[in-house]
Amino acid sequence: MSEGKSTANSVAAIEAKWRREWEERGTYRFDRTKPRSEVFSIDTPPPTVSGALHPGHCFSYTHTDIIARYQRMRGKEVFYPMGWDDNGLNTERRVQLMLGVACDPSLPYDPDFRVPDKRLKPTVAISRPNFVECCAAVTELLEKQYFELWSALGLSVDWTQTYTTVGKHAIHTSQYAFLELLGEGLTYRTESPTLWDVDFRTAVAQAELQDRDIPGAFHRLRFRAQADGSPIGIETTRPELLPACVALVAHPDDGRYQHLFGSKALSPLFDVAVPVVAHELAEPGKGSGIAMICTFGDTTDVIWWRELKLALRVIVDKAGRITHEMPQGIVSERGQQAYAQLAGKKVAQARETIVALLAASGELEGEPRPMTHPVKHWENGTKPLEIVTSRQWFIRYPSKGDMLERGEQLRWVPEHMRARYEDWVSGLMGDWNITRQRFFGVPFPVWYPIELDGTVAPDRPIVASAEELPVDPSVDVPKGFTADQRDVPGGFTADPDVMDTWATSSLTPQIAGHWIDDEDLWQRVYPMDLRPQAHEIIRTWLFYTIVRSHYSFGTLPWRTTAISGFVYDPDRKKLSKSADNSPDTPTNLIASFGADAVRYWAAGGRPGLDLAIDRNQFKIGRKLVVKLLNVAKFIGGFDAPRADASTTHPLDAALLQRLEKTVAEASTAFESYDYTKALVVTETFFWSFCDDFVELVKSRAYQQDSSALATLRCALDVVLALFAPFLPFVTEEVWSQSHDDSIHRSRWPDSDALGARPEANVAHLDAATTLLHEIRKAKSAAKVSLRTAVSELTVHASADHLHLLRAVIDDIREAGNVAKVSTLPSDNGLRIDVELEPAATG
RNA sequence: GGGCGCAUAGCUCAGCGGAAGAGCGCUCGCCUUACAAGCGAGAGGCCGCAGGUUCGACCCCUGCUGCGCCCA
Repeated sequence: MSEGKSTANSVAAIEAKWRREWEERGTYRFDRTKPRSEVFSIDTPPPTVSGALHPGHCFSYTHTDIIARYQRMRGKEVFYPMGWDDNGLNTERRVQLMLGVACDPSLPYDPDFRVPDKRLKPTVAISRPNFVECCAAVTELLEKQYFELWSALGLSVDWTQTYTTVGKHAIHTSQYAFLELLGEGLTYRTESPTLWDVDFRTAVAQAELQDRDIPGAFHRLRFRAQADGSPIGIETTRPELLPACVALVAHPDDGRYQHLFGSKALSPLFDVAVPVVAHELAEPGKGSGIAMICTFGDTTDVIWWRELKLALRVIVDKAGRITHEMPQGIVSERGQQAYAQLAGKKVAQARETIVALLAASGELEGEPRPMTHPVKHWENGTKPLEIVTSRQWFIRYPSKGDMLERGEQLRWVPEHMRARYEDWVSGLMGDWNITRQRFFGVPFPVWYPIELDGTVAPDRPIVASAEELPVDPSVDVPKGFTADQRDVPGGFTADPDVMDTWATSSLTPQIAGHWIDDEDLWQRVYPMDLRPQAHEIIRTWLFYTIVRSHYSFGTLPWRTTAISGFVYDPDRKKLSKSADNSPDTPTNLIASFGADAVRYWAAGGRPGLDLAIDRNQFKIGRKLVVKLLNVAKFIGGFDAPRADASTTHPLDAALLQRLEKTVAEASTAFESYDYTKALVVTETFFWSFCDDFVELVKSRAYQQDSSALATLRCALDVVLALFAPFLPFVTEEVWSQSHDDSIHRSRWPDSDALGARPEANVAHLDAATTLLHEIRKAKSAAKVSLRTAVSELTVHASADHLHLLRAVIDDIREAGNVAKVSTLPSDNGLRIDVELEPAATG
């Protein structure tokens, strides 16, 4: 019979059994009668339920679970909810792709529409509420997959606390928090230049930006001084924005342009007179040192426009096309003709056109010089961002000083991650734009009155009251109006936008802790103890959550944050959902090696450190699981020690003393979130326990020696407890063979459990182990079986050492199959001679 | 360009001002009454490079190189 195979099968059976049992017994159910002081609350990242699951998902969530399990065994009542982040664009895109539906908000709700069970072809346009139904159906499906994985992985989540970021409760909480900020003047709606994705036609926040190097070219354009017509060469990568030019700018100290400051220049092609201005942000070394300011080419243009109070000439619309409406100031005939050729074109085409026109008119100097340069993109988008002016809701940031102080107050694990936060806060510009021109998200609880002439009055919002929440302004009617007044003169219209995902995700403590509807729970869990998360979202999730808590409660949302690293594939590339470069799916890994083994691998990643996917580590984890089962089988094979049995033998006492030290080290490591070290010290103890101690006491165990049996039993229980946060399935299985309760609700071991023995001396264990190793070495060198008898073992050692040995020599004699032991006092250190019996046959 | 991190055995990683460690892999053995998917033993290192501090540096300091992440 292949024992290993059956062991592997039994591992799968064990895991299935305990998943069921834990669920039925409610092992991880939060006991909400416990006071705050006895609670350990965790603000878990709600995973984005889109894209394929990969091993990286197992990695960081296992870290959190290890901490949760440790705290639970320390006697804390652990508040460990899970959320699903299903809100926002990722879901919308997935739904469009999976179901072949597109949202057209101008369509009315169709009550007969059914969510398609396969992709529609061609794509069907549906109303916003119907589209939201589709999103909800798809996310529900995905959430089941995520739940299945987390459950298989053994996360000790209380699944009765699960929330979603687009569920009714999350919407209610988001809208309530929004109204609170609105009442305090901390959120406001204004028209301002906004980073804009022309493909998705939505605003984008600073935190979602990515610089990407893309090819471009410097074009040298010839402006003319209005006074004397002398040429002024400027370089630009965006010649198509020439009609949007509102000024030329140079550095105030740049000697070349002093005479021009305060005068005007005429633009090529369009003959528009623009002022020449000075500003520190102009770079004298770049190009000719003088640049054109357009509304708007980049964020620097926005700064210049604002600080220098320049004119506004917008020529790019929200679809990324040159507007048909010609900006003010173009009066010359050739200028108007040139503009007519650009109107309606996309930005890239307009660039080609204008370069040709400039070349023809002789106002392009030389050839464009190709180069690559960093250009801002939306992290989800493909085209460079444009800047358009539109009406958006913003949340005012607290002062940088306040935010930095919060960063100081938070405990960071590892410590150096604080720098990421400080860098981000220091570089913040403007306020937080929380508006997205999307559909599947939290709507603003706001309407606007429509004047009798049909224009919307954006400055007089009609705000829902807290009692009305949650509201969908596209369905619900504001107080004092009737449904038939929607979108008609004298009536009202809904705020068309939804909140940025982070405007909701930044409230996960409030959502999970039921801030708005369960004061009793809230008081027991908030502020939370731990925020575990990845470092890539320090600038978003962590930062925004701090801002929201700062405003609502004047406190940090949690005491500690533990930052997990990334998972790399074997080629050292970061695993990601989009790259799809995982060598195996988490489900396959769990099926191949067992959940405990996958967790073992994950536990090897310290906070903040990246970890490579390594099949070896899964194998080692599985080996550890099998070893635990086997040694438990051995120890469990003896009669349970009598109630009065205790550790009396010096070797046994030494073993427990070593174990006590291991417990202390593991506990200390856990307290500083170094679960990896806790695992390593436990593992080191366990393997030496199996390889040396068990072999040494085997003979006494077979003779029912009560000290040996009691010690084996005790050590096994303690080791199980130390391993329990890492290997919840196998430890529970073994524990259950001799206990009625769950190991995961048992107490973390301490010195008392081990029974302090002042007379215990680990030197007994060390001395015995050393001798055992010497005997094995001799047999290995002789290439004989370990069962081969030793005819004579001679030990030269100090009198003290020989005294130690005397207490344990019988165990050594048995374990090594030694016929005769001779001891000789010596002052020259330890020397051991092993004389083997000659082989019986040749 | 700025910030942060990493560099130790073939691989994955610990460690630490006082004689270089583990696991895997490799080599050689062993059916040993828990375990052959196991057990035992062994080989294998200019601790990235160059300076400095120190009685003593893998460890502390400075600079450099390479890699990664974050931000411009």
